[in-house]
Amino acid sequence: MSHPLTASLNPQQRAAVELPAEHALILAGAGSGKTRVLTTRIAWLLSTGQISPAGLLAVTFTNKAAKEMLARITAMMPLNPRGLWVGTFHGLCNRMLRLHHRDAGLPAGFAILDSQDQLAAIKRAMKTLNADDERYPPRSIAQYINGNKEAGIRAAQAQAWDEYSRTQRMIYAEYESQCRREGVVDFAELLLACYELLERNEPLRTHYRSRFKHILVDEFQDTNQLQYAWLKLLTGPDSALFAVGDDDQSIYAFRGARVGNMLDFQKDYEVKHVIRLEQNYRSHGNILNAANAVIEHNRDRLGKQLWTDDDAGEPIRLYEAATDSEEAGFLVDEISAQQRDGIALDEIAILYRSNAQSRIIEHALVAAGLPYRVYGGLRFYERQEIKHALAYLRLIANQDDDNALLRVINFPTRGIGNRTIETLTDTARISGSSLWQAACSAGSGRSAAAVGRFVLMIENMHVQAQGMALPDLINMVLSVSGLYEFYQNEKEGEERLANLNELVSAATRFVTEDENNLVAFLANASLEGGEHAAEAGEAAVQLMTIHAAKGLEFHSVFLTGLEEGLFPHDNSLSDPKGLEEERRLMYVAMTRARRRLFISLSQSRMLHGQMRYAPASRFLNEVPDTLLKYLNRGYAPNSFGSSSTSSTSDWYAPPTTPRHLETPDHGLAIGMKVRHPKFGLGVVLNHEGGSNGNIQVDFGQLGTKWLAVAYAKLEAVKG
DNA sequence: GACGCTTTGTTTTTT
DNA sequence: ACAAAGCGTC
Repeated sequence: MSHPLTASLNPQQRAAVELPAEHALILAGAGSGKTRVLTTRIAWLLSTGQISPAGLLAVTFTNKAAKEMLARITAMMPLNPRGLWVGTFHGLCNRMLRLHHRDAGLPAGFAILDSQDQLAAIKRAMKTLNADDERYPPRSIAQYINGNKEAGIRAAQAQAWDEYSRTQRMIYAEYESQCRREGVVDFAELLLACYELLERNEPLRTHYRSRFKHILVDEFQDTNQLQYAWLKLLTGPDSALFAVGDDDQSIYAFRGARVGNMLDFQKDYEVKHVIRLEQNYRSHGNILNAANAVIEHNRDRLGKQLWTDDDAGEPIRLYEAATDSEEAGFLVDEISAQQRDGIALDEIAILYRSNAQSRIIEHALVAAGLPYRVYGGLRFYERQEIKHALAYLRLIANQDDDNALLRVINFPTRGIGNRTIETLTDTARISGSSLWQAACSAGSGRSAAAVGRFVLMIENMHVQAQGMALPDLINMVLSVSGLYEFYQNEKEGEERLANLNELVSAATRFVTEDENNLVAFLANASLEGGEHAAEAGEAAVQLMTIHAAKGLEFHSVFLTGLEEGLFPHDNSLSDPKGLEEERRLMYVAMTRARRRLFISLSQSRMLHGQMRYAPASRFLNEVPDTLLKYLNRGYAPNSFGSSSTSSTSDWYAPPTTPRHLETPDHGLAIGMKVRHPKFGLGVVLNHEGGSNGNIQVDFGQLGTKWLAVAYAKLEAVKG
């Protein structure tokens, strides 16, 4: 007899949901109902009375996933979501550290540094030490610090063998004490501080270990070393750790994710229950077979083979363009055709390997009047004007936050220049105090008067803020600081003003949903980046990197830029593990498509201001030819795969305009013989853009070249 | 202290 | 190509 919650699940899914309270690893392939299993398990545990809501801890990687999980659980049963320990690693650690800030040795209102803030803080620490920022680029120092923290290593324990590593360690130590002095923590610190709190404080650890009877982890393949260690610390002798993941979708190794945690977990806990979810409910057979064929080229796998009951569906369509703009043109034509077929635009996604590729696609979409939305890029809380506003708010909450003070002490400008700031920094350094304290005791003089006015302004804000509602407080800060005025007078300031008003709205929402608490609002801003501020609105084509597409699905997916050097990316090839990660990325990209998958590539591409020519991606060779339909022949013969025998059925008509077949205004048509002053005789293979555009010529022994028609001085040759 | 010019570095990114 | 950040001048 099956429980009503699990009645509609397949046998593997049901088995996973109804597992006894023991450690389990669920290997859940793409589109196999992973989130459903996780949330149903939670609902099942609660509804069968096996645990109370307080005994549950569920952790995910992103805020979006956490929200989705909460929404699904509360849809299945009435619960107060606030009492639940469901959230991201960072969110839960933040919560625990705030509850026990005294034990953790942190001030009650500790601020959270985002990556930008962290970099600025590192630069300051390096200045204090007079460290050479050319030999020690702040970015690499950030990597060093975060890498160490993720391995649980403090500056005092860091190994150093030579002068270089000793300096790195020294900077790390300085940064550590600077953060402690200012009462701020970075992202990695949230996890490490929480880990250390539990490790050091035995009563607290025992409390949580016996409290959380069931710990469930989503996207386990994305956890790093420290996150796994944190989970181990929280899992008591009577607790069950339920981990869901897919090693084939591990695409974040480059930032510390450790797929090896899945194997370690099996070993460390002698996991008896390993369940594979291999039935895919998302994609048509051809898409799935193609994705399987690609991922099989990876050696480092736990092993899993997705299958579907669905029919084969359409073949995967392949388009090879001569230029990136032609590729964009293909996307526009094809998407327009699908729109005419009645496919909703937000069910169509254009995916790319790197953000730089979006620009030219956006151009084409704008020109065609197709609405689109780009994901990624600059987030709401990362915008300059928002960071400025938040810095004032942080100063109200904690005057010792030097990062915040430096950001706004002279913005808008109020006569406090670098010289004055250096004096303040020196004073602070000598007395071991914060910049704020140094500013309060600034002597006399013209610049000191300006500093005095700044101190007075912040103190005023601080006094006024007491008992004020958050949105009013923010409005007050924006006026008193002069930020409103500054952006009103700025020529292109309208959007920034709108964003500042959006910040007030965000605070209004926050107050109704959560609480009227400045510190909580600031923590939320650091942790959430402000994705929710992204406007919904009309249906639009979805543009994003493949990384951003993980976890999503679309009716039609356009996978672009399948060229060597771009995808797989050059920088990943030096390391054999890098190529496998790129291949997993390819796997993730393909499995986003439910019904239609298009793959495109271009022979040439504008990159860093230079035209780059690249052969087709090796991944294309890994897709069985039988699953492919070539929309056009590659211009360069055998540029990839074995030459295809594409089907001649006419169920599909390529919608592209035959622009490369028309005789252009310069009179050099494809197939014509031409003479170049330097390269000699050649044959025109392709061209784009007419007289002001480019032309591709095969010069035989000298190779095939793209030339600017206007400068190449090509001469047509008879015969 | 503010402004404009040169230099530089551009995979992926959540928290 | 392009943006941000650093540098030198007024």
